[in-house]
Amino acid sequence: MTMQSAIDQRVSLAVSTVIFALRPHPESGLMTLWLPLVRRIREPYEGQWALPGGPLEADEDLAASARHTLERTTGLTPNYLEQLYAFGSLDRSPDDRVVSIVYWALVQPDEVARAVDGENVEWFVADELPPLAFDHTEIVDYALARLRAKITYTPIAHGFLPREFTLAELRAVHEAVLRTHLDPANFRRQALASKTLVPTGTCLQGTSHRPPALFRFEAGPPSNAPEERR
Amino acid sequence: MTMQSAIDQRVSLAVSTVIFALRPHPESGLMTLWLPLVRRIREPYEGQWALPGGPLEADEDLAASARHTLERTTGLTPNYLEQLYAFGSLDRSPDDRVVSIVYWALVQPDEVARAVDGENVEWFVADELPPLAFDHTEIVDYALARLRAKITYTPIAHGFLPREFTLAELRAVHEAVLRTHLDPANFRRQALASKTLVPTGTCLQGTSHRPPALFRFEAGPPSNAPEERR
DNA sequence: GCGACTTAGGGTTGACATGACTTTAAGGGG
DNA sequence: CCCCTTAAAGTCATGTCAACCCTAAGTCGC
Repeated sequence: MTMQSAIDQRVSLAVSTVIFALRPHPESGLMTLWLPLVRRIREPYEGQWALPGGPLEADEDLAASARHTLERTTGLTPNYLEQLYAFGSLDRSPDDRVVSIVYWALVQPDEVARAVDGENVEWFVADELPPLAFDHTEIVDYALARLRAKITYTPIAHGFLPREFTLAELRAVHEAVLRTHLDPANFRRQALASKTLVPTGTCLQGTSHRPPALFRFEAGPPSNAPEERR
Repeated sequence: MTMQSAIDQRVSLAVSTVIFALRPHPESGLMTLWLPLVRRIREPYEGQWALPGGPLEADEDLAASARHTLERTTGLTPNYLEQLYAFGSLDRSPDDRVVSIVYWALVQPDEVARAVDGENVEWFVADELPPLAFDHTEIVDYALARLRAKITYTPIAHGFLPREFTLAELRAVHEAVLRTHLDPANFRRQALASKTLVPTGTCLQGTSHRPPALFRFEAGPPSNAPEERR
């Protein structure tokens, strides 16, 4: 009945984040989903790869804690951040009892370019991850499912893109995330029908073809809900 | 970088649940959404209504904790339980820092019949709630939005129904939750198209009209994800 | 300047889902 | 036997969406 501290019973509370970014695959050249992992520097799972995360500080919001830890461990500033799920199984950490509130984030390409691989940070292709510490593999799978589901009915793709972009770039994001081919004409139609795109003039480029139009995302009405879901 | 205890910094972890049930409105007789609230017996917000909840015990799963607290405070056993969101704003509790992992649940009518209003438990119409303690009004609003969204694309309505039911009863659940009128014929079509309903013979009743067929929900393939969302 | 090439962007068609509505089936009561 | 009520099936117009084709607008090579 009491709302008192669970803390006396040795339950610790952590905030972790699954970070997604898009960049070309070094071999195939195809746009691919990548995510950064950090190497654990202590037991348990010392030396293994894991999601960036850390304990929730008493003076931090949940989202603020996610942002803070991200900045500290990977140097990245997310362009989109949303709570994913709270994981609290009894056996997810061998010794302690840890409840992790997990966020997922999208970062723009230029952010990725700045954040080079450090000694304890490395980028991996989302579908070819090494074995991860704790239940982090399951968490990443869940985050991937959420990302793939959500990109089909909300305009989160802008989280991967700079402020201005062409429809071909936007489509490339969808194709990379969903690993499918999308019809350019149909994609254009439904992208424009969503009323969240604003034309920003045409792209003045030097390649040998018709220059595409540029767009920006128009922020819809601000949502008061914690995060919009469906 | 450490996954160590946030507990030393006085962050307590609670698990609360928004419980939904369906029963006829005493005046209009219409099927309505109700939810039970518990009266707070200590500061802060002493005497005010709040969601049932309690601290997370070290030996309990998150969902198990929700179930446990539900049983203890309201005597209810939910027919459906899903994690809603983790609320962790700094100002949601006046004194302490509390992070609440909130679940939402559906209970069957017979369960509601058993759980009478106690001294500290009372049922309210979901759209006419009294002022609630903490940020619980916001939480209920969010849970309501999730319920209304999810009932349109998943067969959670069975959480409100006994094992066997008629299509008219199923439709009544949807109409009560969404507060709309649904065309019986069209509703039947898309309910049967979803392939989750199994006919169980016809209802042998004594009312003066054609007896309706009975159905059961067929459990689809088990989902490995924490909880299916979209 | 002219045709070839490449990508942008618009139009058409057919399959399928949805909403409004009509018709038939099955029971009970006067 | 007629009438009433609800279940359940059928009809039809409309809208949506994927697949496909076609034209527009640039650059490059000659």
